[in-house]
Amino acid sequence: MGRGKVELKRIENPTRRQVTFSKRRNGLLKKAFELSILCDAEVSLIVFSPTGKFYQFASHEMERTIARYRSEAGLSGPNDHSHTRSLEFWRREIEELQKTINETEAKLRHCIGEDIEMLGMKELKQLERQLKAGVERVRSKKLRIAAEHVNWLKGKDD
Amino acid sequence: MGRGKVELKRIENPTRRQVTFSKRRNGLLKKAFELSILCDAEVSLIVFSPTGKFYQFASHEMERTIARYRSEAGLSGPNDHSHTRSLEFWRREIEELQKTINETEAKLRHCIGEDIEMLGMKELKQLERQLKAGVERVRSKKLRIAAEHVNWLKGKDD
DNA sequence: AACTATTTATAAGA
DNA sequence: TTCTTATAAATAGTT
Repeated sequence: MGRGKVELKRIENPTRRQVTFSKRRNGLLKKAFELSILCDAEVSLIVFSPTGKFYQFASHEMERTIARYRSEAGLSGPNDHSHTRSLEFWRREIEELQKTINETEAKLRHCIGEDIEMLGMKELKQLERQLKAGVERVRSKKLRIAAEHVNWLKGKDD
Repeated sequence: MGRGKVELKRIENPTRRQVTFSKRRNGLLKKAFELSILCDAEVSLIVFSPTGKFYQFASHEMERTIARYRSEAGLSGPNDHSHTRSLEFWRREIEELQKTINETEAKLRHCIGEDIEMLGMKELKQLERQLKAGVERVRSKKLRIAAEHVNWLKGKDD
């Protein structure tokens, strides 16, 4: 992405290396941030420059992500086990809830006819039936409200 | 970087979010790798997808980088304070998610005409409009599938 | 630090 | 998921 291609090996010229580090570090931090926002992901990034300077990005508490990493990687690490396990427990709870939300949101979009590409004829028929029933109920509720309004007007005249 | 600009906020459509996650995660891992090679940097990247899948890149031993991070950040490790705060954080997180679920489920029930007692005329009209649009889209999708099926039958006879 | 010519990344669509 | 393609973004080399 620039005036020339760059081969994937350590840049020997220290000045160029430093400049490239600075540019790419910013790019990487930005992309880590974007991924966490756009996709609702948990992202932690730690970078040390060759000269020892330190940069980081963490979408959530860094320690939380590290703990989660350890449990995934099957390491207990220098951590308190019960601590790690209770964090695990809550994390799973949250995943469950998030899953429920995603499923419910998908169904909701189907109701307004979005995201129905993957549905087969059977599901489409069922969906159409439900929606029509929904329209009917909404319509009759509207009529009821209108009727009540009319009655109220009549009463007012008496 | 694509057919359209994309605004920096959570992608609501789960399908699109998943696809974007998959692409950007690869991009991020690649860039982390490149930075570590080109600039001789120490880089650790941990990513969890919203569905809990785990990805990582570490130019050096992950634990080594984590230890270095801790000494930089002035933390010796997880202490009781951060522990308590993270539990607190998660409890709130769960409350938020539960609230979202309740709201979304309520909207979904409205779509099948349930639980609409509390809606006013204005909301009812809007709901009816949405549902009718949804029915229309579902209907046209059904027609498209049927047409494809017919074409397939024709092709079969050739 | 800015500026661009190019290369990359990627959003949308198939 | 994978491929393609039009566009947006990142960035290498330059000033």
